[in-house]
Amino acid sequence: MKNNTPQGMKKNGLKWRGRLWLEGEEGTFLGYGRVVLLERIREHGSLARAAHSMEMSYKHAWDLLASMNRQAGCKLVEASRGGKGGGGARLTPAGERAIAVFQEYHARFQGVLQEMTEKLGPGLCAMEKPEDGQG
Amino acid sequence: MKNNTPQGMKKNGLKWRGRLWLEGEEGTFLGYGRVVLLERIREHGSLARAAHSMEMSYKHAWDLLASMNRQAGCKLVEASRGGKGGGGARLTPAGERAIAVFQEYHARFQGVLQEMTEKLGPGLCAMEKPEDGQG
DNA sequence: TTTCGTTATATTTAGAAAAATATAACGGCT
DNA sequence: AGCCGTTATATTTTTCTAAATATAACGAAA
Repeated sequence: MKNNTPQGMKKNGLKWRGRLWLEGEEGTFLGYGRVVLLERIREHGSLARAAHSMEMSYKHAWDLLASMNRQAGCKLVEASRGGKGGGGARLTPAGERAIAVFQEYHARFQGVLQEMTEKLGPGLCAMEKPEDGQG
Repeated sequence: MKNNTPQGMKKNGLKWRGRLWLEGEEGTFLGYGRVVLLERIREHGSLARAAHSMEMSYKHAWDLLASMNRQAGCKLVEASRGGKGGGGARLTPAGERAIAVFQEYHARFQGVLQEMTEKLGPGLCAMEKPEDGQG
C-alpha cells in the first residue's frame, strides 16, 4: 500500500505535459517538429524525401527550413539543385549542433514534466463538502 | 567583460519558451487560457461576462468549461440560470484549487525556462568555417 | 404572465492554416 | 540539346478551427 506513483501518470489520470521551443526574431526558431525535419534531412539527404517521410508537404518543409536558416544567422542546411540525382540537401555543422542542443534541453524539459507529474497531489475534488449538515 | 546574461534573453536573441498543460482523459484538462477563464468567472460571476472580458465567444468558453468539469470528476464551476439577474456562475472550492495548483506549477515551469535560457550557449554559428584559406 | 439576463445548444459563417497543384530553374549526365 | 530528380516559388484548393449567429430553456421578480 505504497503511495508513490508507477511512472508518469497519477492515479487520478492527470499528467503534466508541455511543449518547448527556441524563440527567435520571427517567432519559433527551433521546435520539436523542426528538429525532426533536420534529422530526416540528415537521414535522407534530400528535403523532398525528408518531407515525404514525415508526411509533410514539400512547401511546408521548405518554409520551415527557410525560417530556420534565416533566424540562425547561418545555414543549418545546405541545398543544391541540379546535377547528379537532381540535387540534395545536407546538414551543416551548425545544423548538427542545432539538433544536439535542442535534444539536450528537450530531455531536461521532459524530465521536469515527469517530476512535476510525480509531485502532483490528489485530485481537485478531494475533501469536497465536509457534509456538516446544516439544512 | 562578464559573460553572464542580463535577464531572460541571450545576446544572440534566442530564448527558450514553452507551454504547459495538465492532460486528462480527453486531452487538455487545464491550460493557461482555461485558468484565465476560471479567474474571470470568479471575477465577474458570469460565464457570459467572463468570456466577453477576454474576447472569447460564449460558446468557446462554455465548451472549455464543460471539458474541465467533465475531466475534473467534479464541477469546477457551478452555474445557475434564470432567476435574479438571469443566472450566473461561480467557482467551487475545486475550481479555486484548480487555479492555485496550475499557477503554482506554471510559476515553476516559467522558472525552468528562464534558467534554461540563461544557460544557453553562444549561437549555433560560432566557430564555423575556420577560414584556412584554400582558394 | 411577461420581462430579464443568463445558461445551454445547434447551426451557420468566416478566417486561417494546411495541403495540393503547378511551374520554373538548376546542372551533371547521356 | 534533352533528361532527370531535385530545389525554389507562386497559386489554387481544401480542410480545419474559430467566430458569429440563432434559439430554446430557465426561474425569480415585477
